[in-house]
Amino acid sequence: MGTRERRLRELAEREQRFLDSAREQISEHGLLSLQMAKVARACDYATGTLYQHFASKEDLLLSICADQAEKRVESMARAAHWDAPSRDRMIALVVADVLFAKRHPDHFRLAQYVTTEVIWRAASQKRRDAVLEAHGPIGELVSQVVQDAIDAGDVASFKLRPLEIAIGPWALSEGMHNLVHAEGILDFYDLRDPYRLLLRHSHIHLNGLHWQPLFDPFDDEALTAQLNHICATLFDDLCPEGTGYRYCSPH
Amino acid sequence: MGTRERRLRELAEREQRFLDSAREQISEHGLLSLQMAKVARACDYATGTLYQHFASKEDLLLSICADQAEKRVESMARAAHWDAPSRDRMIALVVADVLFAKRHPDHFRLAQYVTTEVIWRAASQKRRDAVLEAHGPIGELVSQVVQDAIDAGDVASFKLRPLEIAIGPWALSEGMHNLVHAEGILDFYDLRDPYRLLLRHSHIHLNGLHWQPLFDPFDDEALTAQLNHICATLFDDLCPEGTGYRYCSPH
DNA sequence: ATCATCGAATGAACCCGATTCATACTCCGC
DNA sequence: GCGGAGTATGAATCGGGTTCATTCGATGAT
Repeated sequence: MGTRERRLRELAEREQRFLDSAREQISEHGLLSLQMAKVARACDYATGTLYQHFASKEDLLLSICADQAEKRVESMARAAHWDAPSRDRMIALVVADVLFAKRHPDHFRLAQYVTTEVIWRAASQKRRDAVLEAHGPIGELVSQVVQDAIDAGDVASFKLRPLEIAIGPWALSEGMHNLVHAEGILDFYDLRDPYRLLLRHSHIHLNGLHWQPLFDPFDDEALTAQLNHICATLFDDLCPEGTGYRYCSPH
Repeated sequence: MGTRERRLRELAEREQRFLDSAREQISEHGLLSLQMAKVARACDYATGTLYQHFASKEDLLLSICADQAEKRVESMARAAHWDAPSRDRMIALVVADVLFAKRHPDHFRLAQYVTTEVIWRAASQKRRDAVLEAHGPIGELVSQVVQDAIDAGDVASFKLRPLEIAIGPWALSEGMHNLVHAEGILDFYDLRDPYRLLLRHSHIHLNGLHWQPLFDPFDDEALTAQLNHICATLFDDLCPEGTGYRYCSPH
C-alpha cells in the first residue's frame, strides 16, 4: 500500500511548509503579529487546515522551537564528540552555540518567549516536558565533556556532579544570549562583538576551574587563532562567509 | 494650593494599588490569566479607569517591571558601596541578586516575558527606554567594582573596559536566573540549591580573572561562612528567616 | 462506471478579552 | 448655586484564536 506512505509524506511536507512559513513571518514582522490565519493563507490553505496539524498557536510555536533545538543540539554534539583535548571540546561547545546564535538570531528570542509562556500556563504538561526534553541533550553533552576532563585529570577533581560544574558555562552562555537578544543591554552600553566576549569569558571561567590554560584569554590573536581552528575543523558548513577568519562580528 | 498636591498624591496611590493588585494576581494565577478588567475590579474600579493610568496592558506590565527593578538596584547599590575589599563586594553583588531572586521569585519571569514582548513590538519607545534605563545602574555598579579592583591591583590589569569584564559575572547571573525560573531545567536535572551553584560559579569565575582567591570555592563551609557574613552585614532586612545561616535553600 | 467511505479542507460563526468612548458624576473655586 | 476640570463608568467595538457542520475529492470495492 503505497498510498498510506504517500499520505504521511505529504502530511509531513505540509507541516514543514507551515513551520517554515510561520518562522518566516516571525522573523519578518515579529512574533506578535503572527496570526494563524495569515500562516494558513500564506500556504494557500484555510485556517482550519492549519489546526489539523497544530492544536493551537502555542503548539505551533513550540514546534518551531523544537525544530530549531534539534539543529542546535546537532552542532553541539559535533563539538562534544570532537577528537581533541577536553579543554578544546569545551570551548568548541561554546563556539557551536555562538555560531548557532549567529545563524538563527531569532531562535533565542522565540525560545525564551515560548518557555516563559508555557511555564506560566503550567497546563499542558506534555508540551512542557517536550521543551525540557529538547534541552536534555545539551546538559548531557556539556556534563559529558566535564566528566571526561575529570577522568583525564585535566581539571581538579571535585565533590560535585559534572552537571553542577557544567551549569556554570551553560548559564554563562544562556545569560549572554539573554543580554544580547532580549534586553538590548549590550547595545545600550555600546558593547561590541558580544560573542567574542562570551568566548573570552568562557576561557576565564574554565581557568577558574583550574583547567590547564591554553593561553591568556585576553590575548586576542591567540583567541582568534583558536576560534578559526575550531571553526575550520568542526563547523565549516556553519561558516559560509569564506575562508580565513570565520568568526566575524555581527556589527 | 493643597488641592493639586492631594490630587497628585491620590493619583500615585491609585496607580500603586493597581500595580500591587496586578502583581498579586500574576503571582497567584500566572501572567497569562491576568486580565485588565480583573485588575480594575479587584481595586473596585471600572475598566476604563485603569486605562487612565496605563495606556495598555503592555504598559502596565512594563510599569511593574520598572517598579521592581528599582528595588533590585537598591540592594545591589548597597553591595557595590560596601566598605570592603573588591572581591567581597563582587560576591556581595551576586548575593544581592540571589536574595532579590528569592524575595521576588516572579520578577525574572515577568521581566523576561516583558522584554521579549516589547522588543518584538518595538512600539512604546518611552516605556522601553524606561526598562533599559532601569538596567543602567546594574551595569554601572558592577563595572565600578571591577574598576576599583583594577585600581587596587586585585586583578590583572586588562586591555578591556570594566564593563567588558563585568559582563561575564552579569551574564552568569542572568543565565542562572533563566535556567532556574524560565526553563525548569534545574528541576529537570534534579540540581538542588541553584543559588548556591550560582555563588559557587561566581567564585570560580573570579578565580579565572586571577582575582586573589579567598578560599576554595568548593569548600562548602567556607562558602557558607562568607555568605552568612555578607547577609548579616549588608542584607539583614532581606533575610527575615532569623539569625544563623541566612542563606537557605528554596528546596 | 458507479457508489460508499473516509480523511482532508473550508470558512463562517463563536468566544474571549483588550481597548474605546459617549455619558455621568464629583469636587472645587467663585 | 454654577461652570468646568478632572474622574469614573461599562456597554459597545474590534481583533484574532478556535470550533464545527459541511463540502470536497481520492480511493478502492462492486
